[in-house]
Amino acid sequence: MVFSKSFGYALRSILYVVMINENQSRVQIQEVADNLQIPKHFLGKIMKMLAKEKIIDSVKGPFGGFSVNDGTTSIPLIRLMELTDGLEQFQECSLRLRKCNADKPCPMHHRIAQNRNELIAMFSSTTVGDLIKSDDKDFIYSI
Amino acid sequence: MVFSKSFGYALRSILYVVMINENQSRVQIQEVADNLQIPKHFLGKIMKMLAKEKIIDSVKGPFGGFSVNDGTTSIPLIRLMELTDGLEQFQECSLRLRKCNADKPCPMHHRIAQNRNELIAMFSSTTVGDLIKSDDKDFIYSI
DNA sequence: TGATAAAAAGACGTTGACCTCTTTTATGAG
DNA sequence: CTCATAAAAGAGGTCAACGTCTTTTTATCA
Repeated sequence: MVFSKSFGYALRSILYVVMINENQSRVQIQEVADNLQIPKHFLGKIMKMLAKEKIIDSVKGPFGGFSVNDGTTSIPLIRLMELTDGLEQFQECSLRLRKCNADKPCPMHHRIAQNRNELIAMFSSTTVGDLIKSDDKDFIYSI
Repeated sequence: MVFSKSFGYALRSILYVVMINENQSRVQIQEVADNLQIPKHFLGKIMKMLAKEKIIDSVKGPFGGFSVNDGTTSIPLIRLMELTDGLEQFQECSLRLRKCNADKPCPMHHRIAQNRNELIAMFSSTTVGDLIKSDDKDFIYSI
């Protein structure tokens, strides 16, 4: 129920790029790392991955950096989760019993299923853009 | 949403001891490890911890082993979770932002809170004994 | 009392998430 | 074209969860 650091870093950095891009065309890793207090080189890998997945754009060289694209704000959180943590955590048995399934469930199965489905639904219906609409945008800085 | 291996091992081994104790006074690590396909020495550490926490009893020496006590079946799952995974996962910000709280929440906070509380409630109200009442007790074997 | 059996204890090994550092590649300015 | 800059790439390090192995302690019984 606490997501990986990679997920948090990915989400916060995307939100940072979206917010900054309103007045500034490109954002560099150094700036994101400094302002969000994320390890620079580790963040580099995450943002590189986000760029490869077309969630943000990147340009190398002087005056380069990262920027949003047409799809950025409509990315659902579950897509980020898929890229960082994977979706297995929502599918596999919470006790890691391989033979557990809806037909032959472990006794935890039904006790967990609805809760899990609600979480999946929230992650599927919430987009990056939805979070930007939040009252207090400063949260991404609040390490 | 997938719990630690230690939690699953702990829960399944307790259930095994409870079930076996109906016809047999003591259960040895070797038997539990063999039947539940859990690494023996790792399981030893977990059961030792459960014994220290008075969740089960243990006796050394020939014909020794583990057995239930008066409290075993009424242990709530959240107590096991506390011992194996800790309860921090239910309390800290899902994005690991230290300054996030109900007053100054990150935008994930409210989206997660209810779901989390439901999980806590289930873990608090469900006991080891409740799981034994399950239709198919064989699940603990179904690795 | 000595042999034996089983848990307790603790040293050690493995792996993946997380993080750091250095080198390579691409790009815009002069 | 050359230089400076910033992302991309990749080698390597750290730590905690997970797992293995050996030794010690405790209990039983012949």
